[in-house]
Amino acid sequence: MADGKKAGGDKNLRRVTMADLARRAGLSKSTISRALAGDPRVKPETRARVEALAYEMGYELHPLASGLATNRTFTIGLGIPSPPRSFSNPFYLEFAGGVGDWALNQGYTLFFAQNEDILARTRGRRRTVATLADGYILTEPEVGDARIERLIEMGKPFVFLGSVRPGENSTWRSDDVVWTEADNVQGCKEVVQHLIELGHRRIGCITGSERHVATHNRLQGYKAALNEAGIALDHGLIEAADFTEEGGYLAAKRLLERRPDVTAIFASNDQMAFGALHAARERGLHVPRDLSVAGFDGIATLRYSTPQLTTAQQPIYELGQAAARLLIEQVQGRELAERHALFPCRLRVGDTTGPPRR
Amino acid sequence: MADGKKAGGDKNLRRVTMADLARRAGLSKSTISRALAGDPRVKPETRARVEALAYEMGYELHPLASGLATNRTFTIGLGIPSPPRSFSNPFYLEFAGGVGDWALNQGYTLFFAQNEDILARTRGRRRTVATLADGYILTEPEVGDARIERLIEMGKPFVFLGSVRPGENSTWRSDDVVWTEADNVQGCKEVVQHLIELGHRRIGCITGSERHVATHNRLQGYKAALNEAGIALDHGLIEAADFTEEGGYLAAKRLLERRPDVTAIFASNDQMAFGALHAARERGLHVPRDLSVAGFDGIATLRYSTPQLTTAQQPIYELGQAAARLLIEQVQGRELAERHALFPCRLRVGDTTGPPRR
DNA sequence: CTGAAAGCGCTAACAC
DNA sequence: GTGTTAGCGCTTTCAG
Repeated sequence: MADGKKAGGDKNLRRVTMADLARRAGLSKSTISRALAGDPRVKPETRARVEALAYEMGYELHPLASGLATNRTFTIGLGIPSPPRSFSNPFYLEFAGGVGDWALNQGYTLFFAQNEDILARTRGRRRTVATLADGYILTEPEVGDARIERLIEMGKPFVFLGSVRPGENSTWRSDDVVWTEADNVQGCKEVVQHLIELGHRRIGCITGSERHVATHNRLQGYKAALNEAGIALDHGLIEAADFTEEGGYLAAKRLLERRPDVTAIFASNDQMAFGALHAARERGLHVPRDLSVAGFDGIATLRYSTPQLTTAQQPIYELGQAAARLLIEQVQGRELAERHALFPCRLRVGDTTGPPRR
Repeated sequence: MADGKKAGGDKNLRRVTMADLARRAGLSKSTISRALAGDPRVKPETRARVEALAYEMGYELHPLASGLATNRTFTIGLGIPSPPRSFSNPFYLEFAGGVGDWALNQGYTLFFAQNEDILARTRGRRRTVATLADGYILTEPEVGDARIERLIEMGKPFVFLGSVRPGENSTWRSDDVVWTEADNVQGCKEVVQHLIELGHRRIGCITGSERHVATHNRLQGYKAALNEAGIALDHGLIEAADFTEEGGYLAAKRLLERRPDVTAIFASNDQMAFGALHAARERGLHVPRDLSVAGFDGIATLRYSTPQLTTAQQPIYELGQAAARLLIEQVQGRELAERHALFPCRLRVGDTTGPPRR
């Protein structure tokens, strides 16, 4: 009974608890708890006394204990992208910056959780604090995203980065889910329109993976632009990839191999566009003289790059802030004015697009 | 007694607990706990039965409860930069990427905590899970950093990004503290040597804020280079700023105003260098013809920028990984092979430096 | 190999 | 206003 400490970092000082304060103050734990929580029922002078004592004794609220009792942790979880993308991809980090700035500012702690930890049928193994957040921000929505049923079942509020789309047997509708998004259809459409205006007719399209909602929306923008311009859709010009630079590189290579007649490539995100630039260079094609390349996203990494990539700018940081805002409002039980926050994209013409070679 | 739920996200389904499993399995809570934890004392077939049941009933370990009992949370906290810098500054996000990739990969959850939450004399107010991490990674060490005493007192392992330096009445020595760092002195020295080799003699230096250790180390690199080249130190060429782009801009402006004779500016991080480029442009100075500008860090944002900034590249992402590794090893109670991880910087000559105008 | 019981630190009815 | 009493869900001696 000497010093009954557990594992963890404790050296030998026992943590000061409310019981200690109660003893020293000659009050009950409840009163201490109320005083510290600012409960109006406790007499102002008592509260002052307790606060002073707490400070003096170096007392600190134990968040786990408090959380266990109240079922709130004042934390929000941010889902991280799944492979082949990673935590540290530029788009994500910029988004996380917006989320983090907002959340911390509101007194919430932000943590990162693997998507699987949220879905987790953990079989009781594996510990993670992930299930404990007051709410979640999730990225990379998939068609018929299984996380949604799960989250609804958990009863925790959540926000998606990107609009969602139900699958065959989803029990929810897109409108029910709270999300924030830059208008992918409009943005991609503008990029492709820009290529068309330059005179391109055979425009390759590198898409993300089939299962992501964003892939479909971006492809839709591509198709819409062609359609409006009266250009027939040519499926041979569409090449699937995975939103990574490497994937974009490989896709562009395949495309250029198969269809040397393309005069422009629209990659549905900047990283793939960057990969496509590589592929073009490798084939000895000059950009934009021999081939135009355009992307989508407007990631900060490439904002100062040379050559300037033509792209549509998503307000990435603002999306992060909006996601955090929508989530925290829900967590605090406030009624949401709007369940969706849709931002426009802005076409940014750079040096990688020009008229097709004659 | 109908459905005694608390606040939080719970809709109406009660969470499956170990007690539920115990009841259904005809075992005690203790056995369930042991079985799920993989305790060798429990009979293999019992364990299998429990695991199956847990899976079937959708049981999940409650991390707060578990954490409260064991005093370990399997989370690590990452301190965020203090104003005027922010969560979303490029250097930090890239570093966080390295930390996050490593930590998540090791089964740890990463969360962000305001530096104050760690120091926190909270007076018992303000909840945050911050005090609960199994360990911390802290950034922006200051001279005589007060967080260190606090962390030692808490008995939690921690790692600093950047070497530390004790103050007047610090009770610790730099060697006692675990840190990871890119060699600031060497890196900055190389940058300044590069300027000297180009022929510059009056080289301005824009520093970070006085209180940060990094500021001193970088200044030391600057001085060392001058010294070796036999150039007398001119204090009038040194201008203090705060590591932000805005701060760098203002400092460069003041410097150019006061000392129009400078032919080169070494800014002790890239963001300030970027600000200095602005200031130069504003004064109608052509870079590098009229003025050379060099930075330090090698942030990703500027890695593809135009003009290419001359700088020294820190292995930022790797520093993040190293920090996470050093921390997790400590958390797991393993003995550290080395308490410090020092990385070299690599000079990257860009387009912003050239010989001084005659 | 399994169970009983105490306890981690805090909160929330419910009394007085 | 303040105290009493149960928990929150899990882990861990201590028995057997």
